[in-house]
Amino acid sequence: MRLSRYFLPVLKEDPKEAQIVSHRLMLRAGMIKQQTAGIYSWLPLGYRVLRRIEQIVHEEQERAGHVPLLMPTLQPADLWRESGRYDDYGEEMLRITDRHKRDLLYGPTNEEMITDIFRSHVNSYKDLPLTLYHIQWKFRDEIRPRFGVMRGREFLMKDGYNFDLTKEDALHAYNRHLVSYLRTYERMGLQAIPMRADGGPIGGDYTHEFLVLAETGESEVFYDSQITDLTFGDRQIDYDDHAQCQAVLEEFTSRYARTDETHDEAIFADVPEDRRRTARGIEVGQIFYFGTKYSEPMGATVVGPDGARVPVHMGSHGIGVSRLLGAIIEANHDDKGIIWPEGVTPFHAGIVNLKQGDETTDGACESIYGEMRAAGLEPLYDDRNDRAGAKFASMDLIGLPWRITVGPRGLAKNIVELTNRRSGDSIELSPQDAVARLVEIYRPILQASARA
RNA sequence: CGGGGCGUAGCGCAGCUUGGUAGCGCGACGGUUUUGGGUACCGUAGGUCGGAGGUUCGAAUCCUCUCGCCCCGACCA
Repeated sequence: MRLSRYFLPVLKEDPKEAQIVSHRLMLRAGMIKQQTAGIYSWLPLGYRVLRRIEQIVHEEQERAGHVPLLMPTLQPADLWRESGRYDDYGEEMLRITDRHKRDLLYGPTNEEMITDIFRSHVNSYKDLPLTLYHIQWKFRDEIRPRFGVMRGREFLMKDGYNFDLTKEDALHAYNRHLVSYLRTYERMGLQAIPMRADGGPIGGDYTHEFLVLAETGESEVFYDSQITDLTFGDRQIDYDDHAQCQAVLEEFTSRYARTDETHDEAIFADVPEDRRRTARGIEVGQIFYFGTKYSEPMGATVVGPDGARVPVHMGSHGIGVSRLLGAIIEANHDDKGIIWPEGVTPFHAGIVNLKQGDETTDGACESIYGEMRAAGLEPLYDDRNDRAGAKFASMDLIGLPWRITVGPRGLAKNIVELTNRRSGDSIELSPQDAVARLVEIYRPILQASARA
């Protein structure tokens, strides 16, 4: 993308309404525009990151054998009357009446609807196990939306639902989700710690929340410092293997890690003192097993091997896709701006032309741009007729992990600069080597997508 | 919903106390400058002062009502 043809409305000054760093940076980097309290337009740069995150979630879901579909944002009230939640959900549910005076609602979640789909089409245990998911906009009429996309009223969420014949199978689905979530967050450059959580209105005895540690997090968390040493890494998992998934769950949940909702000082006290940590965290996902809570009242049953019809065991699993943008920025920024992890960056590298209009420099930038694209990378070429300082400042603000700086002085020696946004370190190398270097850097990222 | 605060040009703000018909910085646009970390200079455009009503010869300024936004709290992916 050439910046002169893009739409990147960066702000030089901080919008006064934005108090936390991710919100401020998203506004300044021209990623979002607020339309009303808790509701945002996604401008091109923000939309790119949103799509990358969505893509990673899809890839990891499908890798785990889960099946994508898409349910609507508006739902009929009757489905919710069946489960009893139409009355239970309260003010947070946005209710709408159409021209025929029928009651509708803007879906805050989809347990009822997915259960309806399931019961309409699945009748036999032979069709199980089944996990369906979608990534769709949700609406929850928060009392007080805040922190930009971290607590919006309209937000993009991946929500998935598993259907199993037995509790044991459903708990395997639970474990499988835990594993796939660990992979998902790691690909985004995040460490999200599974913590024992509270069921809340969705209910259920088995539930973990995934939290990203950040000073601005809304939850207080307590954990054993050993847990932050764990990484999922590149290990290969057979998602159908109950024992393998169970082992991962045990590995990642055996140490103390709880939010303030479930925190227990007595148990926490058993953790060696030098490993006890108190911090704040941002919730970026949650998994539940809730048995037959919805299948029973809504009649989602299958005929089992013995010929008897039984309600299915279910669980649900969510990832706050739009919230992740905020969480990633909270965890990856400095005083100059955002620092995107390579897995989610909107562009792989920026090209800064220090002397726009100079024939040699323009030509060198164009060929680097072309070579990167030919290699499957997406560069953002700052070809505006601006001062170098302005270009650097913009690049730092929008946070591309790598920058190639091209100027006449360097080109005279066949040199460009390749700069790492996070460390600030620069190396000098030929234009061809700079591109080759970037191809190497991004190889594992692109391969992770390709393998899925 | 309780408490606090704010709405004046695209963004950040001043002006309001003590009414006299709107200003600064940045940005935008047109030039000059040809630039290695938000350059300098010249010029231009842009505002029903959130909205409605009232007081007054006259309201951004005073009064009443209203809408919106932000922050703290209870609640939540």
